[in-house]
Formats: sequence, structure tokens, C-alpha cells
Amino acid sequence: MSDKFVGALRQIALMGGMHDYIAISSRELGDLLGMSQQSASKRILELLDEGLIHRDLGARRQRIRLTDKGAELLRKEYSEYQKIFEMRDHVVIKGTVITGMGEGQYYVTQAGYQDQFEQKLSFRPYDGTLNVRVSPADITKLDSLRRGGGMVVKGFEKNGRTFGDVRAYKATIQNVDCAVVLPSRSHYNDVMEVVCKYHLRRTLGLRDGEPVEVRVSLT
Amino acid sequence: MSDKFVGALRQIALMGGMHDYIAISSRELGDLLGMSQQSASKRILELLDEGLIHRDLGARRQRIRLTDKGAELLRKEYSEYQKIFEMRDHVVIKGTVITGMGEGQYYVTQAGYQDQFEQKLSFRPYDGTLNVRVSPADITKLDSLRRGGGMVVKGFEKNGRTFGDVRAYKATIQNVDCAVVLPSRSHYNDVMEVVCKYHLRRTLGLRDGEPVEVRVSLT
DNA sequence: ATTACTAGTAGACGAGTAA
DNA sequence: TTTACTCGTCTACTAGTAA
Repeated sequence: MSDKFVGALRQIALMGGMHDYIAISSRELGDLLGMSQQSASKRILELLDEGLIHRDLGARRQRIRLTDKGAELLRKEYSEYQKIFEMRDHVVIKGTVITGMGEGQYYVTQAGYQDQFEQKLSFRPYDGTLNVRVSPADITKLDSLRRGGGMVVKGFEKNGRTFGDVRAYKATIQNVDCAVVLPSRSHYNDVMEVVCKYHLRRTLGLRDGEPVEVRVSLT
Repeated sequence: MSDKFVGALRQIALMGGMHDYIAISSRELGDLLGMSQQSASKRILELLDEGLIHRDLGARRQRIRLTDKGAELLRKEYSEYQKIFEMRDHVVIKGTVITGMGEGQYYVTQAGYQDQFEQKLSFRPYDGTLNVRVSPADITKLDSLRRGGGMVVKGFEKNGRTFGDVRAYKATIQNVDCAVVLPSRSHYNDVMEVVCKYHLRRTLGLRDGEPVEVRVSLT
């Protein structure tokens, strides 16, 4: 809806209209936006109507400046692009799907972990994990995940056996929500376990050896 | 014209479609863009037609990823906003030192360029350039440098070979005066050539792979 | 020169629906 | 459930033109 307005607003801002009135005719604006003088004139009236610009309609040339609301709208747009290009709040880890040794499954199905998962990840993991062999180039990223951040899932004892603390990060694979689970104390290892509400292999149609990218959220 | 496409592209990118296929139904996309499932479906077909996205139409869910062209379009949009919100009197571009292919050296040593450099930069460049691979996050800045501003160093002909116009910006690395040199007509490229009165590598003790920050003046 | 009205048109959209 | 076709409506645009 407001989509229509941002092109014109941006052009005005580029000419300095964020800080000052700038002189611009409807024909000029139309040319810059690839539309007719008439349409540009109409667009300007619409922007005025929406309270996105101030206008000072002189005898010869009109002068235009963005209102706070107009500047705000542009800033919002800008922040969308920042999210795309400057995401420092996540890491992408590449790897390939492998068949695990059932260890992950054994761990994840423990009620002592499950309850905490459900509470902290806001979903109860499917009974099983997706095992991803992390590509050599991204093992350093995995290491820094192990070292800190994320959420700590407390360990427990059961039947005389100790289950240690585990670190979990919210993550997505192909836009499907999941979580990466890493034992806090772990030797060098290039396998990453991913839990999900659904059966990931089936949901995404992943087969052994297929490459995957896991987007791990750091927040 | 392409205005219509950026909304959908941006949404896909926000969900991670710049780096990987993401699973998204036409209904989901429609909801996110405030349009019907039918329109979103049509939009996706248009994006495909324009070569802006790749699609993998599975039985259950389609998976979508931006093409290079699509990513390029978004990057251009982003750089417009950067001009509005970020550009002041200088830009800092981060990258790493790499070994060039000797092309820069060949160009810079041409008298046709050297004389103009000396006149406009107030120093005569050392016979060679420092090659910097610009970090992905700063490529948009590089693009907008290429697009305009700075000083234009006129091209010339010599022995039947054409040397095109070149754009130059005064800059500093670790407080040492230098200049960034960019061919005016250039394809997508993440390598930046830096000229200096001195041998920059030796003077600053820079080795391959080392990170550098180039502070480019826009005035 | 401007801005901006009116009228006519092209195309963007959603509803219904097939596959 | 999906995707995506057809078709009718409505809106965004341009041309012509007034002020």
C-alpha cells in the first residue's frame, strides 16, 4: 500500500529533501521515476495527503521536503535492507546430511532435555535429530558456537548416568525453524545435531550426502 | 518497472533466500506482501521470467532462491538507501590484501594516467597498486563509488589500444595518503586498486590475507 | 514555464476453480 | 494441501488540456 510512495520519497531524499526544502518540478520528478509529469504531480498530491512531505508551492517552482513521517518510512525501508545485507545476528554453516549413530536420538528423547527444549525453543523436538557433517571451511564457526552464546540446557542424572550441559541455538534450514544442539563439553567434532518440531529429513526431502545450509541465530 | 519486483525479492532475501533455497508457499508470500495467493503466485512466475529467482518446484512445497541478478537488484536498492543515510564526507571500506594479476601495475604505469594522477592527487603513484578484496558487506559502498563522484581521469589511446576513463578518490590507509582507482566502466567486481606515492605493502608491512580499512574521501 | 483536472486505457489484482 | 489458469473489476497511468 505505502509501497507506491517510497520510490518518490527516496528520490526526494536523494536530492537532499530529508534535511531541507528542495526545488523539483513534477516533470523532473516524473523523469527520474520513469513516469509522466501528470503522474508525478498526482503522486506529490498523494504524498501530501498522506502527510509524508511538506510542500511550498511557489509561483515558479514548488519546493518539497520530507515530513518526519516520510523520513520515518524511509528509515524503516532502509532497516529492512540492513537486515538483509548486514546480518551480524546469525551465522550460516554449510555441511552435508549424514546418517548419525543414533546417539543424538538417544539424548534428545530424554525427558530431562525435552522439557527444557520445549520451554526455551517454544517447540517440542521430534524424536530424532538431523546430523550434518560441517564443511571444513565452517568448522571454526561451529567451534565458536560451542564456546559461548546461545542457551544453556542444564544437564541431569538418570539411573546413575550423567547427562551434561548442552548448548542450543535457534536456527533455520530453508526457512524451517529448528535448533542446533551442541554438547558444551565436546572433543573436536565436525558433526552438528539439529532438532526440529518435524521430521526434517522428510519435511525437506533431504537425503544422505545432500548439502544443507543451517542458519544459526546468535541472539 | 522493476519496482514491482523488489518487494517480493526483499521478502525472499529477508528469509535467507540470498544464500540458500528457502521453502515458501505462494500463500505465505502473499500474506507477507499483503496480496492474494494468486497474485503472489503470478509474481513468482514474473520473477522467474525476469531471471531474478531460481525455483525448485517440489511436490509439496516450492523452494526459492535469488539469482545473482536478483541479488544485484537488491544490492542496488540498498546502495540507494546507503547514499541517503550513510554517506557523509567519507566512507570506510573493509577488505583484505590480495595479490593482483599485475593488471593494475600495467595501467598505473601508463604516462597518460600518471600525469593526470600527479596533477589531481598531488603525488605521483609508485609503479604498482595494492589490491584489496572488498568484504561482502562493503561491496555496495564500492558500487556507489563506481557510479559517481570522485575525480575523473580521462582515458587515452596508445599504440592502437584504448585506455578508458578512470575514477579516482583520495583515500588513506592507516593514515597514509593514497588513492582508490576504479575503472568507470566495469563489471561486478570486488577487487579495489589502491595507488600511493610509496610502496604500500612495504611501507605498512602488509601481507596477503591481512585485513585493511581504506578510508575513502568523497570530496 | 509551471501544476493539475478529466477522460480513456492498460495492467495489476483477486475470486473462482482446475489440476 | 499445493500451484496457477481464466476472467471480471478496479486502480494507476498517460494524453489532452485548462489555468
